[in-house]
Amino acid sequence: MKYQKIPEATIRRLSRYSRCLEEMEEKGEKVVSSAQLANKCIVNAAQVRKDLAYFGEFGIRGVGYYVRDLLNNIKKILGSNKEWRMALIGVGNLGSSLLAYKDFLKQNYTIVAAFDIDPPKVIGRVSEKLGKPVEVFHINRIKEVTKERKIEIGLIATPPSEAQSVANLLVEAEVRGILNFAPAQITVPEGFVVKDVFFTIILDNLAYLLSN
Amino acid sequence: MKYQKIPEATIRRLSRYSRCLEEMEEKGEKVVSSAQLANKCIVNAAQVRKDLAYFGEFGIRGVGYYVRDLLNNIKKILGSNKEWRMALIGVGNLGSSLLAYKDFLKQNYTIVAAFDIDPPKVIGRVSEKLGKPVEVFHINRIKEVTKERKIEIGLIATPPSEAQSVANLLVEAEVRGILNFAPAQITVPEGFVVKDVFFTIILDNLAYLLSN
DNA sequence: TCAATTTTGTGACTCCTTTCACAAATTTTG
DNA sequence: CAAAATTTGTGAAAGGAGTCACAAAATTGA
Repeated sequence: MKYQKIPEATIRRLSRYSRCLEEMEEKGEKVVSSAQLANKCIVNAAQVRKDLAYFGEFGIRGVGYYVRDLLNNIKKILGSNKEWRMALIGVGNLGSSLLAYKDFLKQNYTIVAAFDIDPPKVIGRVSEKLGKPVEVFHINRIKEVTKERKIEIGLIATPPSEAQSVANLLVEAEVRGILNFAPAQITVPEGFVVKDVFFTIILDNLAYLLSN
Repeated sequence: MKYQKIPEATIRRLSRYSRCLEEMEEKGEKVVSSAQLANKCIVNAAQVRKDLAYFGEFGIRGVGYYVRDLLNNIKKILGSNKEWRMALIGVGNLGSSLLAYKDFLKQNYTIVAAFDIDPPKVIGRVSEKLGKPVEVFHINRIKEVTKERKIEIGLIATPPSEAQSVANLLVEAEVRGILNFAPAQITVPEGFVVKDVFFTIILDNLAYLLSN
């Protein structure tokens, strides 16, 4: 295993493999071949092996991969073997739904604080919907609270016009990872990471495929 | 302009160009060069020209592109110059938030019906949050209602265990486009299109980048 | 024990995407 | 009006990513 730049597509596939392996583990399957895993994830078997080869040798020739073992290794590679503490900024329509979207909570990604320009109004609305409400702070407390609660990822769910200034606040608070749901291009300094979730881009993509 | 397979990345970029051009049009800018547009979208200028070249010649040498003109052309290419009527299936946490997520409504993508296994409970909850509530039907009326309301895209926001059977219903109802928010692999016949929105894959991606 | 079988890990090849570089077309300037 | 400047469109080159094919390693079975 020599150093190489790892394709982003490989990382996305590892995430899929991870999910499939979890299912397999639940079903009590002990061993899996690259062909079986590939089949389940709808990719090429050589692709699975190549993806893994970027990070080491995890299989046994003639046998395959031990499910639990491979899963642990992939989680270690992805960094998904730890709890990630997240902050939500913007508790409007989209924001409050992210709070309510329990799929996050099952995983190792947890929203441990939320911020808004108008927190009191929002607390009521949120706690109404949730068993275990997330505390909503005024936006001007971001730096203080993210430090205190060891927050590493920020979810931007504000209107697009506010996205960049919220990103700036997160940068100032040294929150290095940003997941941006606001349909706006935001920029951050070296060392910070932004991933966008733009529903409209995906819908446009679907529209294109349906029109052709 | 001869026929070629068009990269999916090109389509995604066209969607970004479209957004940028809309902003420019709002600002009253009439003409834009590939370099300016590229700069705004953080891509290479040659990339912009190559992407457009798949579909024709839209610029004027020595001048650039007319903003409105290019925007219209891109929308025509993407199929985003028409209204797309969508159905939401699964009005739980995620689903009701998609209903509330106004960004859809501003655009040419509209949710015109929703479905659930337990519609009455859900209607109350949704209308509470919305000015203009979307009618929620029992899931067994999908075929009838999608036909009646000319629905072309289905949003799956059910628990993962139900995703495939909902997809099957949509296929049966000849809803050719599916946007799948449920973290489950679904398969559809030739001629149908599925796009996945898996938050956990994106988060895993972020986690990886933050860990390395 | 050893041949047959299975399955990984990986070099080589193919295919696809991006970037470069420049001719062609248009506008601007003197 | 002609030379300089601008900017597109595109063939060619470079750079990645995915697939193939096979040697190497392990297991199974006779």
